[in-house]
Amino acid sequence: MRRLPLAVRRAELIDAAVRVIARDGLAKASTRAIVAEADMPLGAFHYVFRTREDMMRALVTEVVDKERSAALAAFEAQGSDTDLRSMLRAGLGSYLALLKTRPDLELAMLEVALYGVRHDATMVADQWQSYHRAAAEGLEKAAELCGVTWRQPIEHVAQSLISAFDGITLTWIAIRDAEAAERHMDFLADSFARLAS
Amino acid sequence: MRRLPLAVRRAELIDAAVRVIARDGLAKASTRAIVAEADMPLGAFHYVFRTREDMMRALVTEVVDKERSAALAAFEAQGSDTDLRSMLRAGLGSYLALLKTRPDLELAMLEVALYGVRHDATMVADQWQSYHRAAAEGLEKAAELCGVTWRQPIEHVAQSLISAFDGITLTWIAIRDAEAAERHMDFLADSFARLAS
DNA sequence: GTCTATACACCGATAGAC
DNA sequence: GTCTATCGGTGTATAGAC
Repeated sequence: MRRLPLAVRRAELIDAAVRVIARDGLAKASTRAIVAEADMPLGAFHYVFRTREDMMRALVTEVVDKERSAALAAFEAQGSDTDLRSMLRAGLGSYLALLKTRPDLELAMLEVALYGVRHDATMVADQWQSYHRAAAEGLEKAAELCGVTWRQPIEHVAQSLISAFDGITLTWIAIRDAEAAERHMDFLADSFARLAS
Repeated sequence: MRRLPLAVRRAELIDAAVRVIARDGLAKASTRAIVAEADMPLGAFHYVFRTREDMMRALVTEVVDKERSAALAAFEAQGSDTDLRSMLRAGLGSYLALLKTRPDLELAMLEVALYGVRHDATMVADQWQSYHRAAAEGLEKAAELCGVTWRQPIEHVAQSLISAFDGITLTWIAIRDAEAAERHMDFLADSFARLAS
């Protein structure tokens, strides 16, 4: 009836799936709930994806990656005329802003990531590796702008930064204490800035 | 037939539920799977718990708390004749040892915590607050043993420490990179030690 | 008090009408 | 190509036998 290209249907279904997971949780994201959200008949699902697991796999690689990249993009360098500590702090702050506006989405991403660990641990590990690369690029650019250099291999700093992001995310989802998060980010900005000279 | 006290059955069911979740994931932890693991008939489940959600609620408060307390206990002060940095590093290291030996269990705890956020966010927030208190006690004892004092309110340091733990946990579950984890803990021990004088 | 049998909703997936 | 109707299986929960 609607005659949409397969790629469009696919994107709409993944989009609908993310909305359902964010609103109701991964456990409630049945194929029926997803097609209802996308306003499609049930048959359309298995016309696009062979199985539900196929869709979840696509969702993990495409959406979780996009989401985290957006977070790291927010982290990336803005104005140049500041010191490294302030720049790091601003990046962390804009990530917290993202957490505040869409906590449901971050919770969804976390549920999906844990699903990925259960079903294809390698896929999730690769995903995190790509965060490391993105973080390393951001850290390099920040150091350039501030005219400093990292005293440790930038990959190692990037790994610690991702772990710090992971902590901020999980802690925020658990207790949503804005003041504690701000203080913790002050601490992190100080600590990371000390790794450069 | 077996005539066990209700409390014993209850404990056995929760224990079986944790094993199932650790082994197969929260999504597979149906009432049937749990009673099979506990070697009980299905009826026993609803004799002890009114609904599955009732059991999950009990599991969140009792088990997740116990698990995290064990982690923080591992963190707590051991030998006295060292500096604060080494003591913090040792504590973090013993938590990583716990992650290494039972990654399935930590993944299970994380799944359960996210379930809790979806179904009773207050309960999870209270849980994290109790971690904060436990962490604060550990930090106080560590500072005493080293003859130093924290330059910031110990509650704030504890909040950051828990967030660091959260990050270590999530990162480990995602990529299980032991070397990166060790390096990150070196960085954390340095950074936290700087908060005392 | 304990367990079996079963009710009933919903799941993923597909066959077959159009 | 698209959608409806339905299958087989599993979920939670309970009624009723013992």
